[in-house]
Formats: sequence, structure tokens, C-alpha cells
Amino acid sequence: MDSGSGQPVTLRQIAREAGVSVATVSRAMRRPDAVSAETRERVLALVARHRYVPDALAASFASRKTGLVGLIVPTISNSIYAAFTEAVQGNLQASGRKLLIANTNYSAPLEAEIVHKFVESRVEGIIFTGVRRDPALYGLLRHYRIPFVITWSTSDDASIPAISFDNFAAARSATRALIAIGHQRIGLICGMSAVNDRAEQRIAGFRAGLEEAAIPFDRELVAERPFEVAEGAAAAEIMMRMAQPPTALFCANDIQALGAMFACQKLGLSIPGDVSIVGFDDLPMVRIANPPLTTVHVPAHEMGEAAAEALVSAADTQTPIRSRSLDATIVMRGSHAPYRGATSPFARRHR
Amino acid sequence: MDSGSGQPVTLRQIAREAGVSVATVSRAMRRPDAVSAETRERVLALVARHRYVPDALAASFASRKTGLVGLIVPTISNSIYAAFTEAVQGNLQASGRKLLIANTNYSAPLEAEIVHKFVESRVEGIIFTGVRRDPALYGLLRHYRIPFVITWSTSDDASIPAISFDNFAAARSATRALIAIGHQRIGLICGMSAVNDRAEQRIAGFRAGLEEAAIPFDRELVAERPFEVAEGAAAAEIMMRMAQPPTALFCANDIQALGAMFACQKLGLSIPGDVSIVGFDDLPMVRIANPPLTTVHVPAHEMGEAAAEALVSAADTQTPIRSRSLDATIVMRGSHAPYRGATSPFARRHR
DNA sequence: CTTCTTTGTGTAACCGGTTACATTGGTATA
DNA sequence: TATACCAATGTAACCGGTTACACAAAGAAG
Repeated sequence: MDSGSGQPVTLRQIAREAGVSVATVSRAMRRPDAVSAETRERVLALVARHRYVPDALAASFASRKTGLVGLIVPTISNSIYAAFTEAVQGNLQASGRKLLIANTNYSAPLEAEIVHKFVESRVEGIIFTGVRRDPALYGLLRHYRIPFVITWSTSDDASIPAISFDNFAAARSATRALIAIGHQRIGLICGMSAVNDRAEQRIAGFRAGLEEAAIPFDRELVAERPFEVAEGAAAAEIMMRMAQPPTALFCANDIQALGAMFACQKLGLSIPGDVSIVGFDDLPMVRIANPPLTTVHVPAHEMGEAAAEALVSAADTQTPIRSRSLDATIVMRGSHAPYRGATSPFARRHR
Repeated sequence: MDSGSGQPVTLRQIAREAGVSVATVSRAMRRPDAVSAETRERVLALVARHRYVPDALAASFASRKTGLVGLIVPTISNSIYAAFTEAVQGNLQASGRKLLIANTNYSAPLEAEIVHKFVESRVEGIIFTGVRRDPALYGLLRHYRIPFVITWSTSDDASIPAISFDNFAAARSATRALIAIGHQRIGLICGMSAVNDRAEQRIAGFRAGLEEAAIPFDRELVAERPFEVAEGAAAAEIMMRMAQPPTALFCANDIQALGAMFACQKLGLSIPGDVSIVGFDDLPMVRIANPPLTTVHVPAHEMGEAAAEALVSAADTQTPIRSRSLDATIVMRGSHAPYRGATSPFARRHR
């Protein structure tokens, strides 16, 4: 096994050795039936012998096509984004595109920097998470005619296409479900609305649900925290130790919901006997938990596929992307139950 | 806001408008103090006015430097790889490199294809997961003088540098810990050794631990399964329903360990009272679980940083990478306890 | 007042493919 | 037999930056 010969071989060298032109070598590799069988064999044999691997950079440069698509997610550590990312990746790979993935960690300046880098890389499309950002970024993309699509958040601006589900409606319907079975005092644990428009929309949906039922909104029962199991657990513990603890917890993501479940169980509260918990995302894990979590199913996979598809077809056909709304519906499992007492669960248990 | 002017501006156009040469524009952007303040301002003003974003492709092509590093992981859906990936990403970003991420889904042919694509893209380094693969791939990389480093698995071949921890030793020490507190009948739940050399090494470590204690290896107590919570749960349920169930479960990854915990609790078994469970990875989540999981802490973050750093310095200095071994030690939490009876836990409970 | 540096800028080759267009020879059609 | 067409291949411009080198002007040193 050689440990690195001089410089990598180039197209021209292969062409010279094969006694053909560079165009023929290029064709032999990219459109094999555009050359005669004889020539093709001779060229490909040389390609194999030299382990020639064409320089994709040069090819992209020459053809002015990068085949690159950029994806911006807050983090891949939350496995709901990991699943989404894999769906995008899979779809793009199938159409011969390459995916550039970047994480913002919920930082707007970092996101702006990433968009800039993507433009430098001449990506042929960008998939965003969430809709709220400096309009100048959208302007830059339009200037460079780079199609983009928003995910995880709807958009009321027709010039900003979104392939998503309705966070507001989904959160409201989860809240309604809790209210429908008698809960009046409901805690909300979610991400931080300041840096996360999905969290903002879900909070709004939650408030709307309360309002419909004329339940006053209590700021004490809302915990905005980073997406960590430990944060969900801490928030739940604080709420459940209140003098007037909630009888149900709506967690606007499953990671925190899991934390909340663990915390409640640690406090000796039974779920859903003492406290109902409803999550959001429907991670594979939560259906196995004890009890299986009632949660809002989010079409992460479908959304990723659809977004990739929309971008590819926009790049191919030069037509604008049409917004599309997907379903996010609550799936009833074992972590919710009708409200069953006048006293608070914590007080009841420690009476 | 304009919605896309004609073609993007080029360096030459900026140069013409500013009345300077292309070299000066290039310098004004890349090494600002190589030009006079006056010229710089004039050029940068034009850059801003035109929203000129240099073509990174052309730049890479011209300078023969891509600044690209490739990372190959089985999947990012397992959050231990997500954390690892983020560490790599962060470190690379800091050194001005860009990261190409690809998932193999534990498929060797797919991995070969990815490596080929990375070579086409002229990445300046590749980070692999695991060591076992077709040697021709390593040959190809050496041929193209692309440095690479193995992670998540040690290497006994000096020409294949590894920055990792010892899976075998870690699994053996976890097994020893269980044996030391009296367990003789220990189940193993892990990934599939056929496609995963880490799983293979962990199984070997487990067997070595048993052997030391002269405990016969029972094939029935080993479940090789995909990395899913549900799979861990199913495997645990099968084992715990045996006529002679194990008194302890060693799960070679935390995802399956969580599944196993859920399954055992569903069966009414208490952890660690009726069955001890030890995991592997130390996901953030498991320290919050009930009980907090005793598990092998894996230096995912440190490994990612170190691998990225090693690759960058190898690319910069043209020196080979030195293998490095990191620590993976068991962290004792609440899911293990001394063996406390002659009868099997399941039988005991249902007596 | 030379000569040597330093600073700022310009010129043009170059990176390695792709592809529009030209060319050639052979076969089918009128 | 003349014309049209097609298949196979070659020629060379081109993509948009980077950078080695050349060069001029100004300042420093002798």
C-alpha cells in the first residue's frame, strides 16, 4: 500500500495517458454512454489505476453548481432536531445534494454569521428553524437568489415560505385537553421565548387555551428554561412544592417533560394520579416511559423531508416555494387523567 | 428591499469600480492592513453597497485549501453522538474550518461511499467512528495525503491513529463492579457487534470480566439489538421473564439502559432492589432518572475536541497524529446494589 | 546624495474541471 | 450519388478568486 504519492492526478494527465481529450475523460466518468465502449474502458482503467478522484471543488466551480444545501438548527443535541436533520439529510442525499449543517445554539448573531458563510459557500438553498430573525438576512438571500424555507414555525408573510405545523394551535389544543378533563391549575414548562419563537408561540397557545376557559393566567406557573432534562426536573419540582401546586403540567417539549416526570416521581407523586403531564414532540423514548407520555406528536421527519424536497424543486424549477402546513396532534397515552379532587395533589399526599 | 438583482457581483467588478486591481480588493478583504486606510475604506464601502460576498468555492479552488473536515458517525439520533458532533463542530469552527457531517447508519458500503465523497470534496481531514473497515479506505486516504483519526475505538495499528477510550477495559470494569457486589447472573444488552466494533469490544470486555470470576458465559443473557429505547426495553423484559432471570443488567449504552429501566419498572421490579442496572455513555438524562443510573462515563466532548484539534494540527504542521487514550470510568449512582438473595428477584417478588 | 528598505499596488498566471461549439467519419435517406 | 444526420471526439474559453512577482514611491541609513 503506498503511503501517498506526489500530487493527485488530474483530468489532463489521465487524458494525456489515455490519448484522448479532457472532454472525453470528463464524459467517460459523468455520462458513460456518451463515449464509445472502447474509449470508456481505456479511460476508466486508467482512472482506477491512478485512484483518480475528480476534484468536486473544481467541478462545482466550473459548472457553477455546488449541490449544497444549508440547514440551520438550534442544536442537534435535542434528538427531535437530530431526527429532523436526518430526514433532511436522507432526502437530500437521494437527490445528489450535500448538506451543510450548522447549529446556532439559539444565538441570533451566530445565526447571521452562519447565513453569511452559507452565502459564501453558494448553497443552493437554506432551511431555517423558526421565523424570527433580522429581515436583512432574508434580504441577503433574495439578493443572491438563494431559495429558503422556514421550518418548525409558520409564517404569515407570503414571501417567507414555511413548511411547518402550527405551534400555537397545537399548544392550545393540548391545553384544552387538560382543561376538558377538569384541570384548572396548569403549569407550563417550556423553552425561552426570548431566543425561541416556537416557545413563544406555544406559550401564546397555552394562554389562549386558558383564556377560552376563563382561567386566569398565572405568571408563577410558567417556567421558561433551557432544553435540558435537569431544567425540566427543577422547574417541576419548584412548581409542585408550591403552596398551591398545579394539578397538571404542560411541558412544551418532551425533554423537559421527561425531567418533570422524574422530578414528580422523586417527590412521591404518582403520574397521572397526583399530577397529569403532557409533553410536546413525541420522542421515541417517551412512549416507553412509565407511564407512557401523553404528548403532541410533531411531524419532524415529514417536515424535514418536505422541506428538503421543496428546496430541491425550487432550485430545479426556479419557482417559489409554497407554504405548507402539517399536522401536529396530541397523542393520548398514560400520563394524563381527569382532575380528581379539590385539594392539591401534593397537599393531599402529605396530609 | 430588492428581490434579487442580476448576477452576483464579482471581485473584478468591485475592483473596476474602485479603480484598483483585483489583488487590492482581495487584500482589502482578507488582510486589511496590507492596504492603505484610504483604499481599504473605498473598497469596503463598495463591498457593502453591493452586498458583495466572495465566492468561497472560487477562493478554495484558487488557494487549494478547502478548510473542510469530514466527520463520519453512525447516527446523530443517539444523543451521545450528537454531543460528540457538537464538540467537534465547536472546535473546528473556532479554527475557521467547516465541518461536513455524514451518517452511515451502521452501513459499511454507505461509509465507503461517504469517504469517497469526502475525498472528492478534498477535505483536509476525516474523523471516523470505530476502527473496523475496509483497509482500502485507509489506503485511499493515504494516497491523497488526507489525515484521519479514529474515535470511539482504540487502534493497535500505529498507522491508524485513535483518540479514544478503551471500550474493552471500560466494559470489563463495569462487569467487575457488578460481580464485586455479588452478582453472578448478569445480562448484557448492547448494540450489534456485526456492524459495530464498539459493541464487539464491550461484549469482549464483559466476557473477560466474567471469565476472571470464573462465571460461565451464557449466550442467552446477551441481547444484541439496535440502539433504541424500545429495543432495550424489549430485551430487558425477555430476560427478566426468564425462569432464571439475571440479577443485574449491564447495558452497553444508556439509551437501552433507560429502556431496560422502564421495562423492569413496568414489570414491577424495583431498581436496584430487585435488579441492578448499569449503563454506558452517561447521557445528561440518566443522572436525573429514577433512580439515577450508574453508568460508564464516556468522554464524548473531550474526545470530539481532541480529535478536531489533532486533525487541525496535523493539517497545519504536516506531522502524523499521535494516538491518545482518554478515561472512561464508571460513575456510581443509584441503580446498582449488592446482590441480596438466593432466589431470583422476579420469583422473589411474585412468591 | 546614494543605496537599501519598506509600503502599497498592479499584472497575470494559475487552480482543474465543464461545456458550447467545431470537426470528423460513417450511415441512412432522398 | 448527393444530402442529411448522428455518433464520437477534440478545442479552448471559462468559472472567480489567490498569489508570486514586478514595480514605483517614499522613507531610512550610510
